Amino acid sequence: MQRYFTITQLTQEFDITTRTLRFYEAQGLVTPQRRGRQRLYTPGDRTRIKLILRGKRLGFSLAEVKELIGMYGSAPGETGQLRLLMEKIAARREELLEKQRDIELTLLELEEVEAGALARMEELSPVTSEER
Amino acid sequence: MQRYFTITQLTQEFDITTRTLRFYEAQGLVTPQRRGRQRLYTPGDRTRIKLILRGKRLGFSLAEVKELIGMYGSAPGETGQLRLLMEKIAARREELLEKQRDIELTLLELEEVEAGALARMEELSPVTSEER
DNA sequence: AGATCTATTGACTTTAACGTAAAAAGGCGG
DNA sequence: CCGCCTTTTTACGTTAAAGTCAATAGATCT
Repeated sequence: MQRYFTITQLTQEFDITTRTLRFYEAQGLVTPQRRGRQRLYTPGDRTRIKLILRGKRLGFSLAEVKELIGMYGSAPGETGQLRLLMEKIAARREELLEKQRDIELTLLELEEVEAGALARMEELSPVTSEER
Repeated sequence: MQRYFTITQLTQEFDITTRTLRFYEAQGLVTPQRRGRQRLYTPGDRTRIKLILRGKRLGFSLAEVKELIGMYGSAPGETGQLRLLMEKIAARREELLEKQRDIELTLLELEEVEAGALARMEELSPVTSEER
C-alpha cells in the first residue's frame, strides 16, 4: 500500500489542477507534508480532498466546507465547545435536509417535463411498438 | 387576488435585493412587464424567481438555472429537439441523484460526529437522568 | 408646485475560486 | 556537469454574482 500521493496523482484522480490543490492548501483546507519543497499527500489528505469536492458539489463555499471538515476531527474537551459543535451540526443538517427537498421537487418537475416530451414524441411518430 | 408584485415586495418575500432581481433580469432569467419604467412581476415571474433561488441553493450557476428553467416552458415541435431535451433531462437527473448521494453521506457523517460529541458530554457531566 | 420618496440606470467595486504566466529551484539521465 | 523536466512561488488576470454609489426620473404627500 502506498504511503504518499504526489500532487499530480491526486489531480489526475480527481480531475482538478495543481493550482486548485495549492489553493486549497493556502486556504488551510489541506496541509500536506513536505519532502524538501515537494508536497506529499497522505491517504488522510486524500480523504479530505474528497470531502472538499463533495462539499463543492453541494454548493457549499470553501469556507463552509472548511467548517464542516473541521467538525470531523474535533472532539473538543469543553462542554461549551461541545454544545457549540452540536448547534453547528444541527444547522448543517437543516441545510442538507432543505437541499434534499429542493432536489425532490426538481426531480419531480423534470419528470413532468419528460412526460410531456414523451407524449409529444408519440404524437409525432406513432406507435412503433416493435422498438424495445 | 393580486395580479402584480412590485420589486420590493418580492425582495422582501425572498430576502434578496433589488440589485439581484435586476441582475437576473439582465441575464434573461425573468422578464417582468413595465408600467412606465416600473417593473411589474406576475405570479409566473414570482414562480420563476423561486425556481432560480432553489437552483442556486443546489449549487447550480445562473447559466445552468437558466437552462433548467428553459426546459419547463418548452414543448419543442421537432423530434430532434425533443430528443435533445430528453438528453438534457437525463443529464440533470444524474447530477441531482449524485447530489442526493452526497447529501446522504454527509448526513451520515454528521451523525457520527454527533454521536461522538454526545458520548463526550456524557463523560463530562454524568447521567442527569431527570432531564427529558 | 415643492418637497420627499422610491425606483431606475449606469458605472464602478468587491469577493470567491481559481487560471495563467514567469522565474527560480530541485531532480535525473547521459 | 549540462540540459531538460517537473515542481514550486509569486504575481497578476479572470469570471460569476452580486454590492455600492451617484445621478436622474417618476410618484406621492401636503
